[in-house]
Amino acid sequence: MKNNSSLSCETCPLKDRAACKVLKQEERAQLSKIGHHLTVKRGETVFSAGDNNDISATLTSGALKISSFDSDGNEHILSLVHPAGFVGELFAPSAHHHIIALTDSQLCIFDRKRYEEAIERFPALAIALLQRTSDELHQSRNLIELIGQSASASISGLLLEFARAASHSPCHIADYFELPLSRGDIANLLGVKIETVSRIIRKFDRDGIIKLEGNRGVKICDQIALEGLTI
Amino acid sequence: MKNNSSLSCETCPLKDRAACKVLKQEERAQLSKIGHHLTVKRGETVFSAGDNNDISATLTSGALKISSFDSDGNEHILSLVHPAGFVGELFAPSAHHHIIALTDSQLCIFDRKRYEEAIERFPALAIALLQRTSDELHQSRNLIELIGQSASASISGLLLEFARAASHSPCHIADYFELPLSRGDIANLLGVKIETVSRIIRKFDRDGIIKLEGNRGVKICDQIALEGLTI
DNA sequence: CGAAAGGTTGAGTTCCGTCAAGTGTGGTGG
DNA sequence: CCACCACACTTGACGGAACTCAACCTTTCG
Repeated sequence: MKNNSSLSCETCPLKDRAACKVLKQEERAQLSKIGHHLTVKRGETVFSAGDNNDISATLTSGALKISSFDSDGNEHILSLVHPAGFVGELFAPSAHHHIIALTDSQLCIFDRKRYEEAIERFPALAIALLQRTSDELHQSRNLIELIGQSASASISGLLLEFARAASHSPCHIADYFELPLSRGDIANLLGVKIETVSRIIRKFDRDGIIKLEGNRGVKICDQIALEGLTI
Repeated sequence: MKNNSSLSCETCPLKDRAACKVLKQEERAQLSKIGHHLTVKRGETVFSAGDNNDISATLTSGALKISSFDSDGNEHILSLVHPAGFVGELFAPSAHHHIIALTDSQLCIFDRKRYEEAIERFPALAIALLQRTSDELHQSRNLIELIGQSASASISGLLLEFARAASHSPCHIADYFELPLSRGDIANLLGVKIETVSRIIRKFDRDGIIKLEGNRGVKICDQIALEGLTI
């Protein structure tokens, strides 16, 4: 975990996608003063449940997971975070979840209290975050729908979602993509066991619905069949 | 479903709890002009997925559920809404979920577009909704944790949540409460079958962990045991 | 009162978790 | 460059949890 002291928003590749895009140059300059860059390696925890909850952040590159651990130490993945995504539990006294890097990642870190002040100072930022949070709420509810199904239905649904995300076009899904998650992470996301994930994905492969290429590569062979499994 | 034409915010019992509490009297008067009351009966749908999504609302009394229906017609309950709660998918082109009354309810209905305009006009409202939405996101993630467990664990967790909600004190749970949901709704919320809910609740009763009183009444007899089941 | 809706219970089956033993695969260091 | 290790993934056998189907009971309401 490495800290670089200052933000350079002008050259930030996300300046048109992250919540801060709505700020004027002068406002963004003010915001950048209270933040700094952070680099984390795959597997590292960015911040933890039980922490003082004094941090919020925007992901600039890589990928994160938001997790909780039950009393038995089992991980539950609650959400995935992609570049331009915002993490941090605003207006809450303490953090409830763990933020863990899925791949080497870069973030803009802000002091949470000061970020909340910025929200009050810049109404456009409040609206941008409201949109982003509404969207995450929607995603979270999609995940609930996914989980509340049989194991093969939720896995097929997840594969389709990954294929959709990997596609550049909004109307077609990618016919090939790399799984962004390990079998174990998929299991923790869907609330099933790792063996079940393995078995079902292999079965899809054997049935010719998908074609596994290496550990992470997936080729969609029969999209209709995959969609038909969503029950 | 009955429409009363105008809002009367001055006498509203929620004027200090709903999102609109942050507005000044004059601002609230403006907002009230674009809204009206709606009365719905238990079981009625307030609005549906696929609708134009031109409505948002604040619940003033009663209770709602936010549901989706999968391709087989099975209902999945995504969230419960209590008085002062806000419903409506802001910034989205179409509604994805169904809003259904769990009990006879009253709402303040707003044209969604005009509510979004109000958000832009009144920064405090944006922040209030951001807080509320963050909170809902948090609740939604709690539900994900609950679902990702064995049936008896999620049911015991839900019972404890109901007991907590029914209590007036923040540090103790109520030792008696009425279930706010039918067995079927509990099943749809937790992603299990109605028979499973019935069997498990009955088993808790037989084991002396709870005592069922009528169809909806629940007395918590052994809170420790109930908490211990959360695995 | 009778119908409809909500709830309970049992028997049989299927799915998925558990446990255990494997097979890659990528990285490190000799 | 290869040997080795750690880690991720796969596979099988087995058992138990939850689903399905079906019947029955209870409460509510017209």
